[in-house]
Amino acid sequence: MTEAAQRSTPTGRAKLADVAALAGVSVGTASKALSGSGRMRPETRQRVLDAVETLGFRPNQHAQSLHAGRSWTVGLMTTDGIGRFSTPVLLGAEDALGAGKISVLLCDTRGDTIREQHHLRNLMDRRVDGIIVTGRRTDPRPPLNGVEGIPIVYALSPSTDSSDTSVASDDRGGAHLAIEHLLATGRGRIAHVTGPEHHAAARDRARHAVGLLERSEAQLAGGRVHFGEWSEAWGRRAADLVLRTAPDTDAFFCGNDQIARGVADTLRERGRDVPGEIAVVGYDNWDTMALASRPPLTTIDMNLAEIGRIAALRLLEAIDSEPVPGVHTVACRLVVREST
Amino acid sequence: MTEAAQRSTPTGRAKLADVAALAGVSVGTASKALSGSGRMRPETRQRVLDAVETLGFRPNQHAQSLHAGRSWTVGLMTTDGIGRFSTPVLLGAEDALGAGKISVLLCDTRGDTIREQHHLRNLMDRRVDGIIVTGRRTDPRPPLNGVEGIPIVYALSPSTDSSDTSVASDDRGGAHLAIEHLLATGRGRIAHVTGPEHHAAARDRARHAVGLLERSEAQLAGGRVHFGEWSEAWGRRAADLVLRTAPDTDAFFCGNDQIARGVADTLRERGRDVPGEIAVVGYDNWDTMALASRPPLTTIDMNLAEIGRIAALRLLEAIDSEPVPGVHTVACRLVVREST
DNA sequence: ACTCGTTGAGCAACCGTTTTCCTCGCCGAA
DNA sequence: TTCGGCGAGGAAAACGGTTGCTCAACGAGT
Repeated sequence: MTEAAQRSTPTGRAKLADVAALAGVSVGTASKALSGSGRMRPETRQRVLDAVETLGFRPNQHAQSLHAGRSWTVGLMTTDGIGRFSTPVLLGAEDALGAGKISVLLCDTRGDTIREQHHLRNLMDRRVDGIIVTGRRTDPRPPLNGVEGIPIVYALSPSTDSSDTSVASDDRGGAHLAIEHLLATGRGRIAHVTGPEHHAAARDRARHAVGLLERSEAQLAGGRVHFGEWSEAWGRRAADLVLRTAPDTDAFFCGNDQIARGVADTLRERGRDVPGEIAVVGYDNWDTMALASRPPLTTIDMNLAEIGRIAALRLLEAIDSEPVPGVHTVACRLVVREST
Repeated sequence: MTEAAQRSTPTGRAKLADVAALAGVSVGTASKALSGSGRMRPETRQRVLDAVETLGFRPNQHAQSLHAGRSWTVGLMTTDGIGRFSTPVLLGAEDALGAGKISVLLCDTRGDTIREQHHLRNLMDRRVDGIIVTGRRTDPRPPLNGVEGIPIVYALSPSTDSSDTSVASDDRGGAHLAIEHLLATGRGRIAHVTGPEHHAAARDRARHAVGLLERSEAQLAGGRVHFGEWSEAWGRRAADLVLRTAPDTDAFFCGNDQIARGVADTLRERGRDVPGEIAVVGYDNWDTMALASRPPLTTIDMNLAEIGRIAALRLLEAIDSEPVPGVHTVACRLVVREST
């Protein structure tokens, strides 16, 4: 028995024919026994299952894929490197997909269109079931072109085409959380230091934060938003600037944790007490920044892994039923630490 | 012609039979024309190529894989998350493999053995050509078990089994670069502040650094290695400690950039001039730390992407010829900035 | 003129599963 | 006893390429 099966499988792996032979049935019957379809005597099914067990049979995915015309694989395209932002998204997606026995094919385009096209061809050749596209920036990006019949979900960077499916972070909600938190803790003169104005993330959060302040008792310290870079150095410079132009500022809402840390460092060096005198709120909840800062930063967490998970779920929907077009936003979370 | 081809491909994708029909040859001949094997009249081959062009034919990978018994895919298992260390390795590997039309299947085990086994089964079912295993720590890890007939290369965390193929960072070389650089710039009393002693990376670098100092004119400031955590907070505490116990210290060699930054911060706060009075060298060349530090840190770069690339190349060797067992080390690189 | 070697191209088997018919035997009912 | 129906299981055709083998035709050599 065993040696017969052994003999017939020179590759070392048992095939369905070996299982069928051992169970004394035909290949077709063995297949039905495994898939649960087709009617058969329970003991026959059991014989097949026993044979599967004995031989350690595992179906050949290539054969299944060839037959089904799909691969139980999705492509994950990251448009510029795999950075701090795309990694959690990617893991969230991998997690959600892995549960459904779907695997993830990794493609990094490094922001290069040639590379992107190359990977796209590759993914289509492999008949992937779907594609998730993710970027580092939250700015909308042009849709992938040349893809037909394969569902696509954009994560983090939504597609400019609103008939595509996108999952993005709720930037306005994030700004809302931060400002409301500062107001609720009694701050009234709030400065906003953030990244470059040509980044959608900086613009949207700023606009919403300013809007909220206008509708409240509080005011925007310095009278304007301080756009700059996403760096600690800018945070340090901006903090000095604000302290000079609006000395009575009692809170900083920063566009990311690096800026916030720069701000906190400067306040510390100038002898201003955080949070006693001035509160600081960051954005991103990037551990290495937020926790290492003195004091540790209250910050906004974008729930990036959740974005990845949702993107994966949307993709699964699109794969086996209908895509839900539009931009789905994922709420942020306020993480309170000692800086407020 | 065209509408005939169209008609015969309800899926929208042309198959080889369509190409053959359009070129007026048999399927077998068309296949040979594409693969370059088989002898035929040049004009026949050209007719086939023209048909391919016209129809936009792309071969079905599943069919090819089924026939060949391989998938032109490798599994990339990361053992704990995809962090700061595994990401560059992963990208390096993806880059090297992508060139050879091999794709990367991403598997994240989150350090969980159940998950690891699950992914392993999956990879074997998909008949991957090989597997790259990478971790966050440089400590050796137990080999993957239950894998047969599939080449494996361990990257960053070598396998404990020396008959496996591993690619790791040259920790000793890294320590060497740092110490030699400090000695060359005239430092004579060097403190070493690093991570937990139970981490191989901390131990190995420390041992080698101490060895070098013993063979030189210089001495280890404080008389011992300061093991602790990989954090800024520890760097700050350790710097204070060293300044107290060995006030004449003129250099710090730190186990990573976070520690180095903590050290630099404390020195700054204590009014000690870096690098005038005291030099600081970090490890990892982690941009966000090394560049944001005041002053920017001289540090050791492990060339992680190169490790990924080499691992991929070793894997390719193992796939289509013979594996080269043992641990291959990748040299580090000294990045000089303003802290020395 | 006849045979042999060469070359271009087709035929068909195969890779491993799934799925759609079919067949066959057995049962109960007339 | 015979017929209809039904349930279990088998045969074979896909899925889309690859490749070894066969075969016809043609030119060259005797």
